[in-house]
Amino acid sequence: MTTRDFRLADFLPYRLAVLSERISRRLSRIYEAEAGLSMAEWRVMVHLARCHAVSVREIHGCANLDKPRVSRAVSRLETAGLVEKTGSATDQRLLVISLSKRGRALLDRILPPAIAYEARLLAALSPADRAALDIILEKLHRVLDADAQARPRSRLDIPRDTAE
Amino acid sequence: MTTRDFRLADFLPYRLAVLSERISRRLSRIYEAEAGLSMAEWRVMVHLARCHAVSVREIHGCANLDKPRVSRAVSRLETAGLVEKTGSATDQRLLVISLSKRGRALLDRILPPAIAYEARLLAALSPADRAALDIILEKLHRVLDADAQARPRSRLDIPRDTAE
DNA sequence: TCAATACCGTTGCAAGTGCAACGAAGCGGA
DNA sequence: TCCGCTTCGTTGCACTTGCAACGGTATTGA
Repeated sequence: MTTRDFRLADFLPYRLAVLSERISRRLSRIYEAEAGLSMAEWRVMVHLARCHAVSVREIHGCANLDKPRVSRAVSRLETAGLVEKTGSATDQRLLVISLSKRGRALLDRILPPAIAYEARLLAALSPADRAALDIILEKLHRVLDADAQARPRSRLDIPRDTAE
Repeated sequence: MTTRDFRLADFLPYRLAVLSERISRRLSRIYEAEAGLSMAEWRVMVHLARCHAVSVREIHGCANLDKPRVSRAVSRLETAGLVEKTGSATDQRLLVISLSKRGRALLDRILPPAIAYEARLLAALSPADRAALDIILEKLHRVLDADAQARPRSRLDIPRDTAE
């Protein structure tokens, strides 16, 4: 493989980036056009739906967003009345963030179509494909896990039921 | 699946985005720290290595970069002496962009480690995994291809040897 | 020939990003 | 108790992005 006949379209990092971006953009039409949410805000809300009252740090560590992004996303969401910020009683440094009633109502509206779109993608794959994909993504992550120069994986992104 | 037990970490678009970004960031250490290239500049140069003298429009259509990004990337690369811009003789609107001697030399230096890193990723996959991945990525792309609300796929990203 | 139209690359601008640095708050050892 | 060290969330800042609009050039059709 010389420099001259290297094909960008065959390069795995590029291929993943292109597909991922294409999917993300399509998906963002659901939560952006419908609810005015950015991807960061979307991730924060979705995370909050499950992990009810958490700190900025927690979201940062779980949703693959850096601290400033979480902080700003939470601020915007608070301004929009979708999220509530409370100081922790036990540790004054901590912030306790949770969905407001309106926030949950909004999520109840936009999460189903997002899940439906994922289902549409998954429907194109056979059960064997889906199983293979899980394994492949995990194997690629492991390469990065073993690479000190790569960014560490978020805690929640590590499958719990898989051998270390 | 209710709103309350939806897990972000299981959501395919999120999973692809996380893995893709992790890989892209790791890879960018190679061309960024080593040569000061952004991802856009990297893609432009790599595309030029194969498609020697092309227009901005061409790169835009092939490397998944919007026109302004290509335009600015090319300008920076030209300033850095890595790329040459010439007006087309037949159509004065067109720009003919090609790697300079220095540009090619730089690419000859940074492409091999990038390819080596891809190889490192691929080495974690069995031949069957790799074949499955090709099929899976293509199937997912097809869903988007059939979706008018999704962004169309770049020409070069469509495999040539696959049935329509 | 000459408008009307389409296309090319660039630029403006508002918004988003990533990184580092900051002040505030807890923690720990002397 | 008090001083250094860590952690929390925020902010500043320089830079990148994405979109739309622009001027310049070709093309089309009457």
